[in-house]
Amino acid sequence: MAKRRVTSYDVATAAGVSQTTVSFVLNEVAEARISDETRLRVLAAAEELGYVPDAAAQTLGSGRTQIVGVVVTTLADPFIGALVQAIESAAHDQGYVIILASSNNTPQREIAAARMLQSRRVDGVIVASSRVDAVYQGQLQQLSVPLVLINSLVQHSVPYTFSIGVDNRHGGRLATNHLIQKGHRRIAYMASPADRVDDIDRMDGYRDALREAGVGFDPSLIVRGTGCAVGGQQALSVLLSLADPPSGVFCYNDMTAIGVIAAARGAGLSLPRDLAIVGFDDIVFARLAHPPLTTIAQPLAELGQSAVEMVQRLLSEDPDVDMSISHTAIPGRLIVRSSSG
Amino acid sequence: MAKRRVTSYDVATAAGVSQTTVSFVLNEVAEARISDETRLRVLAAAEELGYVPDAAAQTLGSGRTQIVGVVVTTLADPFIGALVQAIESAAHDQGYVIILASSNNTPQREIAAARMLQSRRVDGVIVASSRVDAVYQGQLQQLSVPLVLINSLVQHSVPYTFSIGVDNRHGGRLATNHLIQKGHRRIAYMASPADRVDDIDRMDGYRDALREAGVGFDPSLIVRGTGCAVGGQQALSVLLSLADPPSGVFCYNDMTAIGVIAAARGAGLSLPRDLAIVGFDDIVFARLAHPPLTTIAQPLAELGQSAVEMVQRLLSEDPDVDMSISHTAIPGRLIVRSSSG
DNA sequence: TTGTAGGCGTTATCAC
DNA sequence: GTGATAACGCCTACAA
Repeated sequence: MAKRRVTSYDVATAAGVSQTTVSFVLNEVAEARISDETRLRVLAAAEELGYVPDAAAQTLGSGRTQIVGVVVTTLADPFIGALVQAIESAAHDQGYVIILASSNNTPQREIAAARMLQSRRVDGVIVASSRVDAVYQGQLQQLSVPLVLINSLVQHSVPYTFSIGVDNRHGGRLATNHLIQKGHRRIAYMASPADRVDDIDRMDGYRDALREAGVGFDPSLIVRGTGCAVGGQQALSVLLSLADPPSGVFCYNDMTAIGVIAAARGAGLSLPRDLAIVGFDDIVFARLAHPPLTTIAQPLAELGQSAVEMVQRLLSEDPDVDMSISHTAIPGRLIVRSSSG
Repeated sequence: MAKRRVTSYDVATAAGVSQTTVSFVLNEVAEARISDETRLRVLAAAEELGYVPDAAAQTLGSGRTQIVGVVVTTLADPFIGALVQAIESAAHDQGYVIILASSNNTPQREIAAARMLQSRRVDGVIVASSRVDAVYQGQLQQLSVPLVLINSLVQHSVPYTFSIGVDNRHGGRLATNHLIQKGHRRIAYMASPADRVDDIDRMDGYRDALREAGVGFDPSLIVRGTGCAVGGQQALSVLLSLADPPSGVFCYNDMTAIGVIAAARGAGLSLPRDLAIVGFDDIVFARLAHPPLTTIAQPLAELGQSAVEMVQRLLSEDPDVDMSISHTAIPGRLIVRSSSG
């Protein structure tokens, strides 16, 4: 067990060169024009000895960790799982490794996470799909490393903080438009628990679509869920008790929509005849719901990739990075399935 | 931006002590009996300066990283997401941080992951729910760090490799027994794609239950899915085309079962009257399926916690660790919902 | 109870 | 083209 690690010195000795040269070769330092012959000798020695560089030592020497911290509420949420998968994939392609921290939305864990990330000297932080209040954002910013928020609120534009997200307003319009084109006029919006920006944007898109179609906006058709299935179930009963209930409902997210589907069935409604339903996210189970759920698919791969790229761009001192562009919105795609008619 | 980091030296200076003392205080080294007065002074200085230790430097000095690598196939799988969440939570409680690597079951990514983990000098590796073939296992073992497999096959018992998993055979029995008690006699088992050990164990449990109930085993009632929904859909058609089709089916996992549910509905079956269905895992959507899916819940929290504890125990040179116990099985729980009658 | 000093394995800056 | 050599920030005998 106690076999000593192979160091770059061992490689140097084996190759008959200095440790410095080994470092140059392995890092492909352009300035040091190492001869092909030496290079090959070093590479062969490294290979033979099974040399693997020590990341901690590299960090201490270079100041870079090649780590990005990813903060989420909980991976138990299937959408977040898919998003993190996309981030991990993009990070890997760029030579980064991800450290995961789940906050469960508790201040205590958030503080621990911020401190941990600081201690680890991560090169950047990506916060995925969380509520990020002013306090927490401040904490994260004190890390003074690039901070990229995905689908989260940026309280105010500040240096080194960027946000990326699906175009919520556009998505809300797509969804609502679809219902309108299916002939619906009484269309409800089932919101998320608190006043999240993404929620507000989706509702704005909903209102845009109504307006463009000349459909009047009825505040009683806005109800609030909890962002998960039970919330949808409860909120549906509110809608059904209305004097003039809606024939279609656009839900903040798929989990909510799936709750609505379950509750609607429980209430004896026939779907989509009695109620057309559209969700948001396109989680795995949207397709498997009964009826399969029409929804707005989030561009996961693009979100992950852009987030990682953003971190890198912020990391480079490159002056042509336009620090004034603080938010990027990527359009989602309408996926029509049978829940909407 | 270029404000120099606060180091333990800065703290030492501010507190009027040596750097060593700072280290002793912050690490609560018992041997060095630091006076309360000094300790408080150091802590105050650290607090005031906002000192956060550099993990890389700590690693270089101590040889410990406090990192465990977690290797999964893909987080896009909701079950794996939930499992990783449990691992992260347990790891956090023990002062560990998680580095995530997804392999997508491609050899290329697996190799990259192994190398990355070695470079990062992780204190341990947890492989979650993956196929781990002999080659890959060998690679992971070369890291010569504690390796714990969750719900994965251990090819052969070797030092520093342990495996933890739900008790698949027991689960298979629970599930099948339940169907038997519901009055079913023609019970099918819908297996996973390849011959995974967990799959085999679940089927063994299925056969145990049949035998105990005096129900004959009919090989034609064993069909193979793909581990995901489409596989269940396809495999169901095989069962339905049988001369004497089953009245109940126990599926390798929930995703498969959900596929079966969808397909059964497509085929015009009334559930659970025409077909009783039981899954395995208890993923989020088991409860939301229509009808809600009876299943075997995996003890996620226990699995995660045990895995982390196992890593720690392997890490400690503690001689009373019984290295001969190479596998731990934790029983799952039968969750009865309406898909089974 | 506290301090001194060497070492951990790199990177990076100069010389040669 | 290649090699010394000084950081990097902490840990840990060993001294005092």
